[in-house]
Amino acid sequence: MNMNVNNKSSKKRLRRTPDEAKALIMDVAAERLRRLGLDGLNISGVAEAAGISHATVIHHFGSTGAMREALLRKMTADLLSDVMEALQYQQSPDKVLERLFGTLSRDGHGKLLAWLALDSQLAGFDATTSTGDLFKNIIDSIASEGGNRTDAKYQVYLVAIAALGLGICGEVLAKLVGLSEKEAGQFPSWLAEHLQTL
Amino acid sequence: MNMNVNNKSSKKRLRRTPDEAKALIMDVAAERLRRLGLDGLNISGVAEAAGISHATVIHHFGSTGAMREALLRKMTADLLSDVMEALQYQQSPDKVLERLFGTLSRDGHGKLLAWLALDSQLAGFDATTSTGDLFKNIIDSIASEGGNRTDAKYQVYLVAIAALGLGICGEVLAKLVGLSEKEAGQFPSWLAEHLQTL
DNA sequence: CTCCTTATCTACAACAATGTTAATAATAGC
DNA sequence: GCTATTATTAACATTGTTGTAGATAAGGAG
Repeated sequence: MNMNVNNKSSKKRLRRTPDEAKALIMDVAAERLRRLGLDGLNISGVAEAAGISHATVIHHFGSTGAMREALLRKMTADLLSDVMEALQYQQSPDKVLERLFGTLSRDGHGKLLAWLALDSQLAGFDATTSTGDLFKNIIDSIASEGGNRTDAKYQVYLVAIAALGLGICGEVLAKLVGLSEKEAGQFPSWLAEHLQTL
Repeated sequence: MNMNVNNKSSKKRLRRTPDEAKALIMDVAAERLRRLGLDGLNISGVAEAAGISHATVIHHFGSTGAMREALLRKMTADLLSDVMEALQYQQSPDKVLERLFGTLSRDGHGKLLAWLALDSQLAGFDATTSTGDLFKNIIDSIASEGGNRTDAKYQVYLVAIAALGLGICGEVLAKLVGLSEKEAGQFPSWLAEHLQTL
């Protein structure tokens, strides 16, 4: 017993490739961000949860701030590619919204973006270019279907801020408003239908 | 010169009443929350910004956590009373929304609520009773005007999560979407009109 | 097998933040 | 004016976290 198991009685030191180590650390960090919020993203906690020493984390990322920024880049890239994929397959609007809202609440991307907005140290982070292009494409697409452009902007703006708010406080607010879990699940469809009839 | 001025060369020790001291600390803390985000709410920083020693802050509130919770209670109470006042005067829906959104973005209540949602230490904070009653009243009011009740819930839910998202990331997202400052200012009216025509 | 690179670890140093203690001084009540 | 209360402070102790330095070992290259 106790062979090849990652516990403290094991004396074998397990050596990963740099990519494997970074991936492990990113996974643990993302999970902690979801579960513990912003406080979970410290070197010591992440290292302990990953079963490695905090010095190893610093070895791979350089500093706490660098580790956080790496996570930030990875998660924003994931979020953007997810949304773009949904759009590319020309799914119906309610499916796209459902996917966007799901990603932002379930996978913790909403918390991530809130963290980005609330952490003054990250104020200079630049996610504007690719995101801005994405927004521009969507707005063009909506406006080309016959609406006026300002309305299209308002619609995208509404979806964006709603998705963010839902990602952060969705569950709590659903309870406060008195929505059942099933009703809350159908909210994206309701919103999509509502926006289409504009 | 240098008489009765609060600088370091002054030797006079200025003694406030407990209420004055607490109010000063709350004001400084709220300002730091707006400007610096969650990181601004530490004892040392607040004390220094208020021009007092950190031991004084602990004397009045007991601990860092207690100071934060006091600020939380004060700001949620302010927010609720503000919304209820707006509702009570039977202002038009767009005025109510404008006020709600304004309070959440300008006064930093959006950041506060995000902090509440993201800080695992505050998970047990109970703002549910009065808030729940407020939501229930609004939903009853909307539903009594002829709509079905589920739609009323969805509308309130949408406004709540949108207000939150706007409070946190409103400015940044407005830029990304390409809304001018003026257009962004008219968003509450647009949403109110949009909801009314449902 | 031997050597070299480097991922990993332990131990330590530096720092920041919190909270405690004892002293000081401002103000109210007598 | 005198005294009691307590708001305020400086100094210290403690804790947690970050980052560094040197030692160790895992795995690849020759």
